[in-house]
This record gives sequence, C-alpha cells and structure tokens, in this order.
Amino acid sequence: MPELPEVETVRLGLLPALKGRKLVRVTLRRKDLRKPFPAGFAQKLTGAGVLGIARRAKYLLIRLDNDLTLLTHLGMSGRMRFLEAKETPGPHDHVLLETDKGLRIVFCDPRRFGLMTLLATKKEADHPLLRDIGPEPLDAAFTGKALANILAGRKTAIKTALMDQRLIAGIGNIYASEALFRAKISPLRPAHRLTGPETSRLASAIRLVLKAAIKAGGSSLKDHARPDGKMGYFQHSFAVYDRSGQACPGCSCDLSRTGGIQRIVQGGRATFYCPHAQR
DNA sequence: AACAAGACCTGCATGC
DNA sequence: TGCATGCAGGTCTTGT
Repeated sequence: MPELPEVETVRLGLLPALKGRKLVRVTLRRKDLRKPFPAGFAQKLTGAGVLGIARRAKYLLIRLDNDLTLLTHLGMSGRMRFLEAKETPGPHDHVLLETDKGLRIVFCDPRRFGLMTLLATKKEADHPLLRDIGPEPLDAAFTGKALANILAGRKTAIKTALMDQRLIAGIGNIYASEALFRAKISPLRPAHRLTGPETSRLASAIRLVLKAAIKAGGSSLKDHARPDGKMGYFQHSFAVYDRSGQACPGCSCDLSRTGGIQRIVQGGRATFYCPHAQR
C-alpha cells in the first residue's frame, strides 16, 4: 500500500484513538513479519501509554511513555484497522493492540513485507533503519536548491533517484511517476543533469502531489484504507500511474498517433509517463 | 561505487 | 473449470 501520503493518513487515523491511551493487551498471532518480533515485544508494549505518533519516511513511530518507540512499516500490503466489537481477527491480522478504552487495532498484512519492532526513543536517530534516510520532502528545507544538491553527481535516472530513501524520504512508485509528470520531466533523465529551474519545478511538484494525496486520504488501490475503513481517493487524480495507453491529461496530441501514456520498467519497477509532455 | 537482479510473500487478473 | 503466468504501493541482499 503505502507511500508517504498513505502512511501519513494512517498516522492521522490512529492518533485520536491512541494518543493518551494505554495499551492493555497486545497479541501476536504469529512470530514474525518481514523480521521476527524482538524478544519481549508484547510484554514491553503491554501497559505502556501512547504519547504520540510521528512519521519518518514510510515508518510510523508510536512513542510510548516507557522510553520505547514502536516502529512500524506497512510494507506493500500492510494496513492498520479498527476491529469492530464482535469482529474476530482474520488470517492476515498479525498483531492486535487493545487500548484501555476497549478499542482494538489490528495490523493486517497479507504479504508480510511489513515490520514492527521496538527501539529506544532517545537513540531513534541512530537506529539502522532510520539513520540513513534522506530529508522529508514536506519540510520547509526541501527546496529546489536542496533537491539540486541531493541529485548532484547522481547519474542514475531521476525516477530511480526519487525512490531512493537515502536521498529523499517517503516517495514510492506512484508518487515518483506522478511528481515527474507534474514537473514535465522525463523519468529517464540522469538525475544530475536536471537544470536549476527543473529541480525547482520538481521539488514543488513533489510537495504538491504529496500534500494533495494526504488531503485525499491517500490512494486506495487494493490494500490501503484509513484505520476507520474509509478509502482514500487520490487514485482518481492519477495523471499517469497505471494509465498506459490512455491520453495524457497535459497533452493535446492525437492519442492514436502518440500512443498516449507509456509504461516502461526502471530498476525493476513500472514507470508511467508521457514522452511528449515530459522531457 | 553503482547498478541490476533476485528474494521475501500472498492475492488477483489474465489468458489458455 | 482449472492451471500457469505475471504483476502489485517496499525493502534488503547478492552478484556483476
């Protein structure tokens, strides 16, 4: 499911249910996801109060009052969902969190590419999973100039660079294609060859598309939904993603002659773009 | 050092 | 109907 906007949507959905609450019961329904749960995982969570929830790249950081942070990654298919009163967990509901208000939250992840672990809140920044992540694109410091510095010397294709979490945090396969379309830049361009005006356009496009997607509750293709079950609707605003052969919304060219939006593969992932509108 | 390819896992759409 | 194939929002490791 999840890129930055979807993870942020989950964060906003969980926050009112968890902040200020205490976890009274934690149930693991299997022993691992992408990695095994750490020793004493459920015990350390049980009885802890939730101070708040932060997000870094595609990770959720649930801050607890026992100096620990519950670090969660949703992988491809992970989802957080409130369980109805009489509802029983399904086969892919791997972790159950119950609050002192009786609310049950499940972490559901059919493909199990997700991750849940604990880390010391004070040492958060040094954790191997977090320490090498690049700047947050929604921070004020993420300007065109900052992006130009990040891309300097990078010969890899710009689409691949945008998805590299060490360079920029939180952009995945959908929003990389969508941001490049909005900036009118070809995904195939070597990253270090973008001009100053282009990096400015791209930085703005990234911020705009991420903000619009958060506002829409993310993109619900298959797995993503908000914790309350409501769907995101940004998928209706895709300009290029998963639209190969269709007309490009920024291009008045004749579809039968241009072939419309193209699907190519970069770094093993599908890229969607319009060769006419994006240069 | 940089890049591609494979691995991890399940579910779904497609085509025969 | 069943079966094979390919593809999916992401990392992480291995090999060139």
